Amino acid sequence: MSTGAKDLAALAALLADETRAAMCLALLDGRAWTAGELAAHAGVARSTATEHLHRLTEGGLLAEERQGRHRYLRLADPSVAGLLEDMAARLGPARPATGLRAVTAAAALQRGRTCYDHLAGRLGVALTDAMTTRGLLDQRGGFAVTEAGLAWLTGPAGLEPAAFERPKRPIARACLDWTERRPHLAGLAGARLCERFLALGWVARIGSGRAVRVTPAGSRGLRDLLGIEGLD
Amino acid sequence: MSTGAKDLAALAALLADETRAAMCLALLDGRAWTAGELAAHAGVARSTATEHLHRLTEGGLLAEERQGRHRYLRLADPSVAGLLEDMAARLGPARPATGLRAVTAAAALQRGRTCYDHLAGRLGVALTDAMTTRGLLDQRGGFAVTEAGLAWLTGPAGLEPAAFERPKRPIARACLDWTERRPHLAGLAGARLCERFLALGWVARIGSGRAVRVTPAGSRGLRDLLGIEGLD
DNA sequence: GGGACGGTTCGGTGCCGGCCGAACCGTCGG
DNA sequence: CCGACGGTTCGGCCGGCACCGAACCGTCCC
Repeated sequence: MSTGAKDLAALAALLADETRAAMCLALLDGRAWTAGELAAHAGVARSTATEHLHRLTEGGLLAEERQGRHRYLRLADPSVAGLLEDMAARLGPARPATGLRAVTAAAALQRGRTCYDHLAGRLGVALTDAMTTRGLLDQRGGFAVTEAGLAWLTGPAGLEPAAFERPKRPIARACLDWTERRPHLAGLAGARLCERFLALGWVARIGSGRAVRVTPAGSRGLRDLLGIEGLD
Repeated sequence: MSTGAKDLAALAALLADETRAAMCLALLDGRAWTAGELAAHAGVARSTATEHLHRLTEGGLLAEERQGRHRYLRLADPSVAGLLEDMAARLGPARPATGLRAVTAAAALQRGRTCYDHLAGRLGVALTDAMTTRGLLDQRGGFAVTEAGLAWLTGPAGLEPAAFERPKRPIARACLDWTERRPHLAGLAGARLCERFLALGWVARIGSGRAVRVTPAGSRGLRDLLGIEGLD
């Protein structure tokens, strides 16, 4: 038996429990949660959550940050988010929501949301499409930012050129959008654009979840920058 | 708790057992194994292997093909191979081999091997590098076959143009090479090239494992086609 | 037909791990 | 200093599952 099998099994075992899986999926919104929030979200006692969170951090999937009596947890690494997305993409779309509150929330998520550190939903797909039709992104043989795209990111889009010089993670990566059933832009470029749009106030979080909306300023900005219309 | 958590946990649970993990990793060589071979490889009784293999096929990770009294198993889908590769890439390289037989085998694997359906090891990386320096593959912002690369694949490389017209899987994908610690070409293009080189006799399997060697004909062919030297 | 062989089914066993509640520790705020 | 609160540790319970051997079923070949 190959030595790697034990390690692979150990990694998979971290996600093989419904409670831990729910915690990781919750953290896919890209923010840090407290241990208690994760316990409530997963529906288990705080003591149980503590054990799970220890296992996940020791396994390298989560990183913790202690502040006073709080313990904040987030995904350790963008690659963890990528792994979770890849696995979730195999599962097919979740069953449709029922109930007014759930439907409203689902509609908001479908319009726009964060997917770990980049934009998803109709907003994310529209961004991806606009970049593709303008020749900034090439989807024909993979998922790559073009020469023109790189110039655009560091020019009109206003991102730091330094960030793209010796990237530690792929600049462009396809992430399957589970509401739109099509890939959207992830990777370094997707993360920086999301960050930038939030900083500019073009996109704002709705409440405390992962849903986002396009602000009036964002509506103008996205139209001027990429010709994207009708997302607000 | 999100509905998706249960599904994600179920998927992960399939790989969360050392025996099943070993079976899946063995099948990463891209060929079909019999149930008995997998049982022996994993070191469990045949009855135990039967149960595991049932779970893996029902979970959609494996596909079976019955021939007479044999039951052949292979990975269900290239996307399963991709998932396994991504997970394996998180584990870091395996510990170095010890013992003469193991070291010889490891050296052969490092020179060249199949990684599911494409080439890996020094051979796979050399292929990837040669394509990149010739402008056929663009690694700057993702991992994509260029316009020139597509023409090359369907021209000098002798692949069917039809295969690349409405691809069901990414044409180019980066797969982290666990001996070379660098990405090599996977995806549709990687698979077709591997297939082609095996058919031409440029590359041949060593024994029954996943190790491959470059034949004298392959040495000439790869030099003429891509300027690759010194792999035999 | 009969033996060899690959694969499956079925009980039975033992262990691992997920869960909880209660007690406890450290931080924060009055 | 004390109560409230977030988080942790510990003991104990319970279910699930990985494993095996023995019996059984089909296929292949002599």
